[in-house]
Amino acid sequence: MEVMLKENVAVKEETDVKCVGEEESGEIGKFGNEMPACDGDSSRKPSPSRRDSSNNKQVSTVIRSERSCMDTSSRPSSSEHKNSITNSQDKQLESIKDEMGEVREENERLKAFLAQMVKDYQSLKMHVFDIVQKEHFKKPAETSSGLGDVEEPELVSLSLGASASRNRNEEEKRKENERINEGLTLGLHYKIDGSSSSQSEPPANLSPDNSFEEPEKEDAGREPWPPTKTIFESSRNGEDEVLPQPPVKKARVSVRARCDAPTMNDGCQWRKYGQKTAKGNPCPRAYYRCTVAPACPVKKQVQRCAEDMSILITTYEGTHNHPLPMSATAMASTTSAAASMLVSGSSTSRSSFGTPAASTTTSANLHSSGLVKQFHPPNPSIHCSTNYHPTITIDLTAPSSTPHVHFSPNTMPSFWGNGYSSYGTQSYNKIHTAGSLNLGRQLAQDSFFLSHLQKATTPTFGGQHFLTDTIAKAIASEPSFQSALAAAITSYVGSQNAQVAGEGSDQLSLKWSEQAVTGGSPNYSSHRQGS
DNA sequence: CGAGTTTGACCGGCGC
DNA sequence: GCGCCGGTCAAACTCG
Repeated sequence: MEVMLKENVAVKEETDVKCVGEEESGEIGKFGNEMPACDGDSSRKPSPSRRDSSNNKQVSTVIRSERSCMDTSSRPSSSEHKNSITNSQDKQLESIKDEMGEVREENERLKAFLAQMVKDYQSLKMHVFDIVQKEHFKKPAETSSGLGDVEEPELVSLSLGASASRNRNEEEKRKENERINEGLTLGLHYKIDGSSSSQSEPPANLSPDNSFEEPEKEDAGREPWPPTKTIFESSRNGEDEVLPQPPVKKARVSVRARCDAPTMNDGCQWRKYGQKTAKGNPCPRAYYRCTVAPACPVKKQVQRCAEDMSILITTYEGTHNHPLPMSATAMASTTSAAASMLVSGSSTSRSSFGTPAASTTTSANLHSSGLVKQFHPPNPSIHCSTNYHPTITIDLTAPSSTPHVHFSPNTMPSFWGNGYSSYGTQSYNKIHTAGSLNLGRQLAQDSFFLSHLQKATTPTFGGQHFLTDTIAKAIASEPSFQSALAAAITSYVGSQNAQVAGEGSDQLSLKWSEQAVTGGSPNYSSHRQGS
């Protein structure tokens, strides 16, 4: 990476030099039309196709000599001689004009190239800075806990959490950047080495598409659904002795949406394993497990909102360890990226060097054009208070397609600023969306979100303006969250459209209703065939 | 008959 | 230590 950065810097410097030359030639261009021709030595004239700075400097040299010729031509002489000179000057003037035009074009091309290079450089710079920061927090953890002695099976993870990124080698990062820049679907095939052994959550292996598996240390014949206690115990291997901090539980992503069906259609197959009436809400809470894969650790809780029974609150926990149906990728990406943000951003110091509360994964395939990538909090050093199940809530219930993003108390990503976590659940941002969103236009969406986020400055209390601005910047710097929002909003808009379409047709309405039922057998069958 | 759902029992964390 | 509560288990039940 350093080599790559140096190369990039070198290219940038070279480009800067070009820019200087271009500026010179640009200034020269101003004089071009006014400049009378002289004894144009074509062999000394700059070739527009040349791109090195020395040639650009040659341009200025030539032009200067031409300007001196202009002074010379102003000397008094005979009329014939003047006419002769005038004709010659006209020809040369046209020639120079043409050259100036070409130089201008070259100038524009180089400017564009420079802009692109600067953009790439900044992106790469941020990436390197992020990695350096992570290394900075990783090293003391390894030295203090002796994690290097722990042997763990080689794991490949799709995790969006910070842990996975630390262990990617530079080549993989470079390739990932290339894939990002090319707008290709991210594979997120991260390879976890032994240093990742302190992962709380099963870092998981990755299948060729988008899945990962439980660590091999798990017994093959273990129960398909190990108790949470087992998960957490295994997840804290070798850490509690070093850091007697409260265990950080899995990050959760809660999605609020208006839905008449028992559950939201997120594309996955779920099996209900329990139901409980929680305190404060007369509506029972249903517990589901993902049944797409036998050992998928993903669970979800479904509960109707006490205030508005039409609102369905679906809380996702864990990450899929299997390929997802296409219909499930959007929501999975949404929840994974959001959970990853929580994990990487709100985790305590201990998680900052090796133990994200939830190893999240993503299909990274938002309908073949998604860009869910590693989420790196700009400021991983900020501590959070004791967190149990940090939760991010994506509110899709607001009218006019205005999803809200909430963070549970003390779970706001650290880079959103200290001191705000005590405000409790609150709508920190308001994202206005267009009537129709298309995941195939991911980049357009991202910029769209950003522009609106940055405009969304409606303070409700002191400091909110700063907070909103910070959030906007944070989201702007995190394509994963942008894509997550895009996926969520797309799902939301899609459902809205489906409902609208259903209003006009009973048949369509029925289809929508069927689609909306995830836990139901009909839907299960269809998804099953799909997967 | 297999898969999913229901539901009471059970467990562990947390607050008092 | 006790009770509350969230979460999970597992036997019984339902359904196709």
